[in-house]
Amino acid sequence: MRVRFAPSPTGYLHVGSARTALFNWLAARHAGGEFILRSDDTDQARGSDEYYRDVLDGLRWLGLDWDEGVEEGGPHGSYRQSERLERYQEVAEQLRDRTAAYLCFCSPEELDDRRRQAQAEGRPPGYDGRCRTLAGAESQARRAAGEAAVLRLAVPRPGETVFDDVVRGEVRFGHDHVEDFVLLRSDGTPTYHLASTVDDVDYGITHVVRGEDLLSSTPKHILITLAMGAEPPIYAHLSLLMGPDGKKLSKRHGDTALNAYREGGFLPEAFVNYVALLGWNFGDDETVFTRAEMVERFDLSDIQKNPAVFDNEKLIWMNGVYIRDLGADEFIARTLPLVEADLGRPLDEDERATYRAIAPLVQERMKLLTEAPAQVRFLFVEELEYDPASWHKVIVKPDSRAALEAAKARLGDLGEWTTDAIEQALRAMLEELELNARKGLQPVRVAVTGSSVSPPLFESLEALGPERTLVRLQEVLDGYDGQ
RNA sequence: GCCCCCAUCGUCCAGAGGCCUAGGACGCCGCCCUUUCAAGGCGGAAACGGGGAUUCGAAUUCCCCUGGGGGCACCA
Repeated sequence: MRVRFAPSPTGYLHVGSARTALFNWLAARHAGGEFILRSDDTDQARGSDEYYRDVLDGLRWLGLDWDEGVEEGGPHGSYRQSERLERYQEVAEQLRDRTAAYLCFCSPEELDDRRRQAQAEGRPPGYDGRCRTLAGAESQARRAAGEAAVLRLAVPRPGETVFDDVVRGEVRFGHDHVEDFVLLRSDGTPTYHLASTVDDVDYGITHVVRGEDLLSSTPKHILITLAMGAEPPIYAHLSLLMGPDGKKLSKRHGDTALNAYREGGFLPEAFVNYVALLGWNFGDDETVFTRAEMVERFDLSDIQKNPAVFDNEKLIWMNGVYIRDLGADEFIARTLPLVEADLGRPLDEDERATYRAIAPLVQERMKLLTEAPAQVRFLFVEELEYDPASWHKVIVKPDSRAALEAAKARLGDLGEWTTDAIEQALRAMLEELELNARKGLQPVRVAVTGSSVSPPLFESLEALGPERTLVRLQEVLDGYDGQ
């Protein structure tokens, strides 16, 4: 099996394309075949190097390695269509020689008029084949005279193209609805249909796995393949991804660029796992599984036909699962840079030790890597910023001042600064004041961490150390008098 | 306008004639655990779009309707 992912660098890699790439990759890995990456950049004007890099970065981030193609090389040359123009022209010439294609001199304006008219009359809007009957000699003469022309495929008429789609079953298109489409533009450059098909043939692609938006173009590709004297590949058309409103996933649903997910604190493993579930299932009732398990079970023929809505909530949940599953060192390696970026400075040795100690506790209560900084910020800043809502909810309450005073007294007398000792001291404080944990401990939490949401209190205090803990308690106590 | 595709809880999937009083996951709602937030445990609400047909029997087959999606370029 040889499959390919062939993005055109006209935009950032988005989640829909990422899913197509994943399914191609899974199919190849499952079958022990090759996954090929090609750049469909025939449209020079719209492509850009930035987008091209983004695609490669995205695939690498997801761990979808390719065996052949762009940057990787292989037996077929460049794998960038912009560098294969002569080959497409060569094929085009051959097709014309065999009268499988013909020159068309109709102007864009004429074409437009006729299309409109056809539509108004309820006929298929495709090209009417006017230039198809031009004698070869006349054709040549007009071209020699410098008249602009495109090359069109002579679609067999009457006729019909039937193929067996792996996910959709038998699909048929009557040629009444397949126009004599353009292969070569008047400037001699190939259209997508030509370039893509020639590459698929040249590269020996056996399975074309792509989005459903190309389903109705498939007859064109099959016709070109046949005209080249080659055997068409097997096709598998994936249903499209939808937004929450059931419409095709697009920018108006928020950021659909893959790199937004990377920057948003998602783990590639989680993303891959989640996306694999859109239109496919593991069997059993499992929803979380490893990449190896996925590869082992994946089968194109198990893919579902109906479109799937991309559900951020479930992705976020799954990301939490994967975060909790990370080894301690791995978790630290992935979050430390975020913490440092948040602070705007690197952590020193002691601070790193502190982070290492608290990290397992924050790991349990995160769904996105990007949540880490906020959870540990109180450990590394001099000036604590208090969350206003927490302040009003907790510090302003009647019993809070007494609790803070007592807590400060007890903690100030503490011999050893350990989680256990801190817990004992504070529990004794609760007993003394006859306060429940909520009333007595929350003020301490807010005073010391700045928020009513934090890692576990006693561990947090231990990590923060006695000096800063006492200072913060005192600062809040001072504040009461100021009010 | 024309062609094509699709249709099970709000969402993602399971279900390939009787195993379905339709199963799992996310989310949601309760309860438990608990110093907060999470995590975890237990429980709950929640779906076969409608109508015909075939059959002893249909979520599963067929037809129509409706709804949704995709495509119809010298874009990819």
